[in-house]
Amino acid sequence: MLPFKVQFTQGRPVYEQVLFAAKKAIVRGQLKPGDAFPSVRMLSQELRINPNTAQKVSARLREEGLIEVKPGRGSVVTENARALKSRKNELLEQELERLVVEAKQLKLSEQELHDAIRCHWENLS
Amino acid sequence: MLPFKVQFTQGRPVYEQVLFAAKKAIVRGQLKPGDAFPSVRMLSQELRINPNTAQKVSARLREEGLIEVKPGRGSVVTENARALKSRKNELLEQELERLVVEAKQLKLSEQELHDAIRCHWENLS
DNA sequence: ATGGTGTACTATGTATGATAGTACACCATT
DNA sequence: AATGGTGTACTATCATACATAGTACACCAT
Repeated sequence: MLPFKVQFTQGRPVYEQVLFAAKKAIVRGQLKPGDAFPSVRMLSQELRINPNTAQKVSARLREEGLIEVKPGRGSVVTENARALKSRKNELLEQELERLVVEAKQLKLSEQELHDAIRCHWENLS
Repeated sequence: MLPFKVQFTQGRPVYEQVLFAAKKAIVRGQLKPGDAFPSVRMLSQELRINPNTAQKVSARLREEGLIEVKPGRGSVVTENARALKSRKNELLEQELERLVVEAKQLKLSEQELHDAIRCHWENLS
């Protein structure tokens, strides 16, 4: 069994969905620092996705510093899970602006948006 | 001149960037209800994009109820800019969760996230 | 030596985005 | 009635990204 689940939907790349599911599991604490991360072949088999797609997920996680490779033994969740703040922050800023625009378009109040975020924040604790 | 500007970047579809820029202009009030919205050909010329790409933008805005067609005269920003809350809210929820996960990954505190949102909120007033 | 691991590479098929070009219905304007 | 601008619709082509298939190799625990 995998330490996380993926609810596949259409319209988004498979590797992106798996990547996000893995990140979520780490953030949630379902995958703690030091825990073993599923191998490429394991991901491929369990999720019934192509080995290369699984490899892409693994590579991205490694690039972002979320997992570390223990040669011969597999991968584990990084102890110091500090990503590159600068570049990542730019992306986050774009998503933030996008989110606020859509929220305003939906006539949400700033308070309602904050409440919604608080809700998600607590769900991931 | 167009009533809004687009800062094109790579990696994202052109129609999506133009679409977002238009939404932002409406939310900001740079484009007020009743104002004329640029024609497909105008968008195509000014932004140097394909007519079909411009048409795609126009169609999406119409689908979301942000602009209305005045046959023979062009399009105008809708008076009642109330989108379909149900379906839109689902998409917003997905973006919200995504955002919170990334914020946590960046070790942001909940307070910092709220502050960032407040900042963007005020920028769009 | 064996087997599992990550990594790398080529190749193919599919889906999406972007472009080019054309055509038509609609209506304000003249 | 004629003109011109508007939105809309359609086919076709090209480029790119995504997904898949298959193979190969270096690494290391066992």
